[in-house]
Amino acid sequence: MRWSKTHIPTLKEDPQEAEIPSHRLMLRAGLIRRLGGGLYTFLPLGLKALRNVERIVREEMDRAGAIEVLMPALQPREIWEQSGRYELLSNVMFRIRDRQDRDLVLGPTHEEIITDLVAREINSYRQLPKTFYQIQTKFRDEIRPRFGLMRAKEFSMKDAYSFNTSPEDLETSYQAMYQAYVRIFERCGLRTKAVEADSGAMGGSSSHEFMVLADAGEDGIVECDACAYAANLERAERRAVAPADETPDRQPEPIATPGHKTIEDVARFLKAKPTDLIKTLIYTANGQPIAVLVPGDRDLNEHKLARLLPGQTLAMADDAQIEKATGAPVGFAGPVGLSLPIYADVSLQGRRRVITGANRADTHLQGVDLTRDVTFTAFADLAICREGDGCPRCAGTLHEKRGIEVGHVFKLGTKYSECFKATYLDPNGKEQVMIMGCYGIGVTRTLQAVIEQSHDAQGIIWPASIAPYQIAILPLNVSHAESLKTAESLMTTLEAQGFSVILDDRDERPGFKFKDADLLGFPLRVVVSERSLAAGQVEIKRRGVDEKVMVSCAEAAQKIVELLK
RNA sequence: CGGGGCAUAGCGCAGACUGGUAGCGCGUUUGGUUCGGGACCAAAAGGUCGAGGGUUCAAAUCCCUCUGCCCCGACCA
Repeated sequence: MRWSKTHIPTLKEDPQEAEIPSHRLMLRAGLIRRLGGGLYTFLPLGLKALRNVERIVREEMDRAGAIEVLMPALQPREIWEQSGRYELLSNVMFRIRDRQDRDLVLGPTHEEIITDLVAREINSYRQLPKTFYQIQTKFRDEIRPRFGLMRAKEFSMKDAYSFNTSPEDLETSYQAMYQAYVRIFERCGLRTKAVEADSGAMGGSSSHEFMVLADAGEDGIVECDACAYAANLERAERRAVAPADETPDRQPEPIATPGHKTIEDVARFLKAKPTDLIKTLIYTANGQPIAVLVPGDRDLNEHKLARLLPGQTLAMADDAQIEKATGAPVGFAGPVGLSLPIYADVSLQGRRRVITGANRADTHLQGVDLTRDVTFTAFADLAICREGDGCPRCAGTLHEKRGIEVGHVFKLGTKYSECFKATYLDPNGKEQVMIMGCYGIGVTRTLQAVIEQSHDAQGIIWPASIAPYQIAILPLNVSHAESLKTAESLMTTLEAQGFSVILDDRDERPGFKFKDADLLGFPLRVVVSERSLAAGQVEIKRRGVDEKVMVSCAEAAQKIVELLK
């Protein structure tokens, strides 16, 4: 491809709309352009790179035995009501009405559609297991789209769904997908980390997220420095710590704390450490108030609370509910004398000298012995993990990192197959419900994650597997006939061997071409100049590596092929 | 949805406080000189100053309303 024949609108200056490196570079390199919030056009080179990611995903899905389908992005409302997710995902779904006044949604995902399809099409154990996948545009009315393709309202996703006959069978499919994901991200040149994840609104049990480690990542994760344990913060557990408090020598004693409501405030006022305080949070579970206790220096992990109280709808109590439940305004709740179910973080078990709210305005209680003064409903790991916590699996220490979630594999179970009656007859002629797994990869997000993880001050550094062009040939002086001829013949040779090549045929100064080539990040750069040609040679340089090599024109193609391996 | 910020040429920005001819850099076009790390000179094109309303002899500038975008938070396969 000739540079002048395609469209590569590079920008010299940083666009104002972009915040993180990958987003800036995608705009500067002329890969994408913004249409509206969370909506992007792929320009020619951006699309080429995207197609390369898709190709890798397809190849590995096929290799893993998954079969490709394509389902509608536009879906009838009814199918979502059947699973109950029309309500559940109402805040994410784009809704549309057609001329018949029929309600439709733009699909945020496709569990309902595939399960409905499979329920109609498959009815024998002989047809199972099967894993279907597609690469489709998904639509989600994100509360806050950001960082370009990282979180967009319209984005490309590969989603796969396995239909299995037993937990063991599911495990096999799950592992096949897991391994395919490892290969996919490796081929994309990404360093990823698989972490244990919360299955969230999807339902289901086991789940892993594939995280690209990056400071700009939206998800917090922890990993152990001694063993393989790694988890999303939503999920991450920690080793319980032994209590260190001495036996108290007094009864709980009210102390005036006028106007001091926050932990920091109270701690400063009483000259105590935040760890000496107990944070008492009032939630409602199915509308009924409950108290949740965590150490003063920690935050509650609502996901953990939700897992402790399965099936219950949880919400933070509002001011009125708190006053009603504790008899005190917000900021002075405490467990002593509180007649609510009380759940507490494990690290509070055995604490015998702490400060809590007194359930009275402007008052706290000192010298509280939790073992003596409070009756607990249950202790559980309820706090959000953080840097330095103990690993739940070994004696190691957890460290906090940021990650971009590029893939997610789930064991779904029978949630959807039951709704849609996806059943089959087993060898005994007995009807069974299929067990499902689902497996997603954010394709557009993966593309941007590659750039986030592989760039320098000059621009993108593409892995050869997804670079829009693997080789850039730069004739420095296009009016020098021999330069152009050499460049063109090299392009022809390389293209014939299946490589993607771009030839910078623009009448620009050398520095200008170098800057663009670096910004675009082509893995291999071949410079053809009058100077090198005088010695019968061309110059080859790898992006991201300083070294340049001179090779004879005759050997150039062969050398390039070697370097791209 | 709460908080903050921004909106002036294709892109990045100044001008606004103190109302009076709309500017700079990059990019684009033309001509010339240049030619191994985003060249130089000269000329030129390009703007209903986000939209609507108000104040005023006069509004990019002051006032009101709306819209869009960005950031933080809440939220979130």
